[in-house]
Amino acid sequence: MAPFRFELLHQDKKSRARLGRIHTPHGDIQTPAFVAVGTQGSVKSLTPDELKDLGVDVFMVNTYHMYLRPGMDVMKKVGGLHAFMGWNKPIMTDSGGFQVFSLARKKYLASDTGNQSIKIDHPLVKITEDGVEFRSHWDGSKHLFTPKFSMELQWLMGADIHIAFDDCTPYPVTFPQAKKSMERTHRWAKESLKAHRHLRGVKVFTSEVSGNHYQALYGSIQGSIFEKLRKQSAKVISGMDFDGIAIGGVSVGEGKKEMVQVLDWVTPLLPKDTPRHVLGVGEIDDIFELVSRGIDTFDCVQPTRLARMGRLLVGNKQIYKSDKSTNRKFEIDITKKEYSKDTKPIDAACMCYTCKHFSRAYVHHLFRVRELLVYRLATIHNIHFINTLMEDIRSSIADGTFLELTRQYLYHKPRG
RNA sequence: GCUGAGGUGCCGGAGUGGACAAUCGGACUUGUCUGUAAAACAAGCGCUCGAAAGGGCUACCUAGGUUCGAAUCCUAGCCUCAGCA
Repeated sequence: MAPFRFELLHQDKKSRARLGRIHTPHGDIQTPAFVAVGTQGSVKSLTPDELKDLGVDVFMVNTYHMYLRPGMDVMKKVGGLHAFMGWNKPIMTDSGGFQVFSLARKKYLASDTGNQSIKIDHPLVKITEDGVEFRSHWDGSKHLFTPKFSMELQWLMGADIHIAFDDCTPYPVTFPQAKKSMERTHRWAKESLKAHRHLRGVKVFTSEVSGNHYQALYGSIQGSIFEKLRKQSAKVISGMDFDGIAIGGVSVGEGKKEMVQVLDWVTPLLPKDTPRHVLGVGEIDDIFELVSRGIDTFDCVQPTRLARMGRLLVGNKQIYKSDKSTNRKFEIDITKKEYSKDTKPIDAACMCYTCKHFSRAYVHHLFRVRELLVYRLATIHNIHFINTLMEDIRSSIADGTFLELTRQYLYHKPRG
């Protein structure tokens, strides 16, 4: 199979935006690309065929979640994620590092039996220098994740792109805390790399799992909102032998200005021939910020999660002034009463399945009565919307009109 | 017609002499969501004054009554449901 390779196709002259292609053993990823999120082995509500039709080249699965359920015995038996999910295109796996952050402050544990909640007194996560002790959100059992262990799990799942186990620094933090977290991430990066190489060398798992394809590893940059730390982290991670670079610890509560600032510090220090991923960012306006700073891929739950909450993406100029439902520029809240008799499609310019066949009134109705179909229709729309935007962005980079597209999108005044 | 049960906020349904503007659901309204414990979560939900703490008013079918005090007890009326005719 083809090895992992990043091909830089075109560098925008007016910005740092770049057009590229990531070659993986399971096919190419056209960049800049939105990476859908399929935490538990599915992009919620959609089939692999639907994802392909929507132009999804790659999506991200979470190691922590897959480790707890279905567990690695199943993974070994079925031969890895590609076979398990029926998806023969590229896959990314997240290391579980984010759960250090996201589970840390949660108080309640969903019980096995359904909708009851069990209150637990102990935190779900405990960080040590060696790794992270998780308590399963399913049954409270303890599990220790180390960089090495995360690498082994990811190797078993056989994704095309792995992420090094990192410590996603919370926000706000003090400088010393952020420094400590960053240093831990660097140490773990080294251990991740070492473990990953070892696994590649011995091919213990690849022989019985998903073939002998090359599995790439991205290192993760931390450093919170501190210039010194971010730059240091960028240099350290870039200096290691990773296949790609991920920027983590952003959009954790710091505000968009700070996030953009971080990217401005970091991206100029990154090697040009290496793909760059931003972990967990992807609101419409963010996308332009990322792309213009030379980010190649980014994953975000926002489009899929919002879809299930009734927030549908829409071109700025199509938002009614009367839609007071949200301050967000590119969303409408289809559950609002004002859409109950609206016979127009969600977005007049959208060519997705949902918009071609159904009115806002129908989608509104399905949300009100909680029909399962609506989660699919909404997710289809949002992913289509964002992937169409990514296509537009890629072609604008190709013909040198990226900045015009940005302006058109971000600064077009809403129709009154 | 007889017998029995009952009428509580938009709906369902607790409460059965003071701690009741009334438990709890649902609906509804608003808000939140960026490497997904998320088809989730949070707040509000009689009217009104207040930034808030808190206050005022009107309320548990209707009309009387008992009581310091009634959604809760008594009387009458109206209505609903179940069984029997």
